[in-house]
Amino acid sequence: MKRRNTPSKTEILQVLKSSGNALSHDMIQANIESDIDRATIYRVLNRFCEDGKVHKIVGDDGKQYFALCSNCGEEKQLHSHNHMHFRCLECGKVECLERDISVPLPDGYVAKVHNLIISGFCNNCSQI
Amino acid sequence: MKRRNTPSKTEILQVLKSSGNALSHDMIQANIESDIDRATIYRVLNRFCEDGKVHKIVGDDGKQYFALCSNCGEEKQLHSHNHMHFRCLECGKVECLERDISVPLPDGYVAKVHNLIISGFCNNCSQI
DNA sequence: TAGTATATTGCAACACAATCGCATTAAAAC
DNA sequence: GTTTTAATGCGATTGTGTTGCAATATACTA
Repeated sequence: MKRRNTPSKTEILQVLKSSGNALSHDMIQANIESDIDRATIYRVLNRFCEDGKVHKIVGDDGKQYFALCSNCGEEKQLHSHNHMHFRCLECGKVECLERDISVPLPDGYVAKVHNLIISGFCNNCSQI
Repeated sequence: MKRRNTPSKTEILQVLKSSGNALSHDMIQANIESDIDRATIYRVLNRFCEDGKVHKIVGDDGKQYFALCSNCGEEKQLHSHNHMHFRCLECGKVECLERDISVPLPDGYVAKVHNLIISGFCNNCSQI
């Protein structure tokens, strides 16, 4: 199963790149001029995840956000995305925080996926 | 708006207590003998959250889990539930981990809700 | 450059979690 | 017992994400 390049792929990737944040499906759809189907957006994003281009974070709003975070870069190796995320309750922005978190688990526990997200108010929205 | 005691409330609380873990709506419904409506279960749980009896964690499966964790105890004060959670991909168990996590946020950021969850395999399910 | 295999898309339908409106029921207080 | 109104049950609804399938378009081959 070899991947093919399509306008949808490049456009979605472009939106993620220029945003710099983690975006939900509807944020992506809003930032795209052409009209890409919802299912296609999800499929493209999931393929990006499989390929390690992008990582997914599920917010406490239950929505999936996809980010092309700086650390992830281009290497498609199995990088663990164990960093914190922040979601602003005011403006909706979701961003990756730099610091990696290492959590000691009880004996016998094996970590597979980290889903670490704090919600609150970002620097823009916390003033007044 | 004063709260009233109802069979549903006590029964759901009992299930949470005896389980000791964080439970999703369907887990609770499965562990209840009487037949409580789905909407009622959600409403009871959300009321528990408002009252600080219970805290909610959203898993990376997008589902809400409700826990009456040990630290929360009875005091209904605004306790921040900034501890880690673990969800087993095999048996589905979701539990609170003891250690509190303190994450340094960038300047101007205000944290409101922590939603920290790691999924993987628990000690029971990680052995072969 | 034309032809072919198949990855990708669009559309519709679906699955699921969670919420909401509203009439009914039942706590708690008098 | 009566009254007030919080809580429940039912049905419908919202919203997110996925899937089946036919149509399309990409990349590869001759």
